[in-house]
Amino acid sequence: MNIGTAAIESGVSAKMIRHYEAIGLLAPAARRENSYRDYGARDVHELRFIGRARRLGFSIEEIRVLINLWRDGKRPSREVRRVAMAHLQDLETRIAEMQAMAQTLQKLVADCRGDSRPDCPILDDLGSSCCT
Amino acid sequence: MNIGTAAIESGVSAKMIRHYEAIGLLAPAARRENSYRDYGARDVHELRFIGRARRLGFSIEEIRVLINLWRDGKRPSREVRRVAMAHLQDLETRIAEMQAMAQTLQKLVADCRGDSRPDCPILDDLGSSCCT
DNA sequence: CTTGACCTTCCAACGATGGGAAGGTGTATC
DNA sequence: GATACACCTTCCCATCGTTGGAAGGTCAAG
Repeated sequence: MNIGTAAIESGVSAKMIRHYEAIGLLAPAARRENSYRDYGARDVHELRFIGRARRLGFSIEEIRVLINLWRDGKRPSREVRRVAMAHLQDLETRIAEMQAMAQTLQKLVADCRGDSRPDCPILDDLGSSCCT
Repeated sequence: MNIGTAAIESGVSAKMIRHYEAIGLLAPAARRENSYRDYGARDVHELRFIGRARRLGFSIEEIRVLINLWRDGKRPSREVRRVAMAHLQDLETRIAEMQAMAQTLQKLVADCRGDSRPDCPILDDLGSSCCT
């Protein structure tokens, strides 16, 4: 299977497949006589793994850990759980921060008449000399 | 006022102040005979504006728009409101996506015993051949 | 044989920030 | 005055994940 087909099958772009290989996340693909990369079902499965993990917001380094645990059929599930929980915690912190931002913005937008007059609480607040 | 002092006063690092100048977000600062940049209260105020907007998650390009509106005392508040609302919408979309991720992860973590046995629903799910 | 779709490698960019080198300047202390 | 140290200047590089493109090789259909 060529890289393009593998990309379609796995949902990971050809560009990224090469990139993942370059940074050592994937083992170098087998090559044909063309020097074209050659992929099989196993590779596609692994790519799909990476794709799903990326879509869940795992970083490349987190995936590097996960994929090694995945390849090792005997790993204790404790470790996998630890990685997932750490990522979950990260995620929840970031969500809370973004919610705080959104709340502030909502308040500002609600206070702004949004008409043709120049008075605008949004800019007043952004420009306020107050802390942080 | 030197750039370092302006950085402390505004909460924007000296590195970033130079960067904002380089990309044209800020007008080139006045220079002394030293060729040191020289800042006044107005500049600090503007920097504080940028800092607050960054902390609210506005992108540089959004800030470029906002700061022009801010400098223009006669701008209609409608435009400011539009920028803020667009950003708010973005933010809320991203929050929803991250919440979906977190929910999926929570389910996976809850299903995983996290003991020394290799069975792990998290990896099973990541590796599953199912869609997307 | 030509055309177009694919593959290869390499280089650069994004957005926002930080690190650091190499060199000039300001000020305080000995 | 000399020395030390803190600050300033410009410049380049790294991050992280991804995308774009150039320049060139290969394959298959018309």
